[in-house]
Amino acid sequence: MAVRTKPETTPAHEAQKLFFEIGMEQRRRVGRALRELGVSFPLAHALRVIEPGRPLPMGELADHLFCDASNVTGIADRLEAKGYIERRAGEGDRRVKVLALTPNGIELRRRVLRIMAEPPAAIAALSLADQRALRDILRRAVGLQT
Amino acid sequence: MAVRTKPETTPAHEAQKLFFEIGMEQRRRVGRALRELGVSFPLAHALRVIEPGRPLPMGELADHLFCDASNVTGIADRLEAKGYIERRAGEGDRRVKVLALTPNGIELRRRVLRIMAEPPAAIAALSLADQRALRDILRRAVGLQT
DNA sequence: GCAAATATTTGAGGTTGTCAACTATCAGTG
DNA sequence: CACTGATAGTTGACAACCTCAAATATTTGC
Repeated sequence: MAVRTKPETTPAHEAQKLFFEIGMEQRRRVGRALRELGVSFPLAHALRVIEPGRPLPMGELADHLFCDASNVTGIADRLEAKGYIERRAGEGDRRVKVLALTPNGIELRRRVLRIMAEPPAAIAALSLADQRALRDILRRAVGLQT
Repeated sequence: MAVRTKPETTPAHEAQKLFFEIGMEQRRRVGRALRELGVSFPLAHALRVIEPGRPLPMGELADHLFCDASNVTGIADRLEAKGYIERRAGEGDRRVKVLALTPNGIELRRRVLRIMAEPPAAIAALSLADQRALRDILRRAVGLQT
């Protein structure tokens, strides 16, 4: 017999499937574009979080990246080696080191943001009405989860 | 002067921003759930591609994963070591090895699919009308790109 | 002044990924 | 059939990424 509990197929589940598919394609596109810039996902993500003129303590970067502090050491090493950031002494607390974008880092960050802001082809090809409807629905979605 | 070309802010661009945010959250959720199952993203992705009763040549797995063949060797090694797949000789061509799910692998795959099919909280919390509208728009989106 | 907490680093170890070189097999041609 | 060239998978070298545990330096509270 075995009634075989149906694996939940609300519209949200179906949307998730499509969402996932589009996300994978986007991920590949961004990956290719980042590789041309010579940065990986983790480095790009770090650059995204460090704002120009707003040096960020390494611990806070770890929070944003949801990773261990020791991992940030390596990421900062690589970004520093490439000349995109500088380690500076944190003010007040001499334990903390803050990461500050160099001019090159600011420039690269701008390009990274532009790449990641670009919508997937599938979305960009939608009618303007659909784009607007999509935007509004997603706004409501993220609005809900505080 | 420098007119400063505005960074393109169509509704699609704004949607992408929200899309990205939801995607990151989803990624974290799935990551946590997979870790509880003892598999990583790449292993889970491989399991997803290998269908029960349909052994897959390693080369085809490499195609699906968009990675080097030598990488698939390692992934297959780990899946095999954990007892989720078996390497079998391909029929006809003795060069190819096909990867077949074991019973444990089939069971784990089912759980993995269930985890990844689960929509993000933000989407699940939408009204049914919004969920349907979202689904329909995304259907049109993926339909457009061949 | 001293113990406990905090920020970062270091080292060990595992996974993921690429590339180049190697082995085994296949397929086509003379 | 023998030879050449392509193909499937593996191996080894190397780098990035990630976690954990231990170490160092500094701060904070008592």
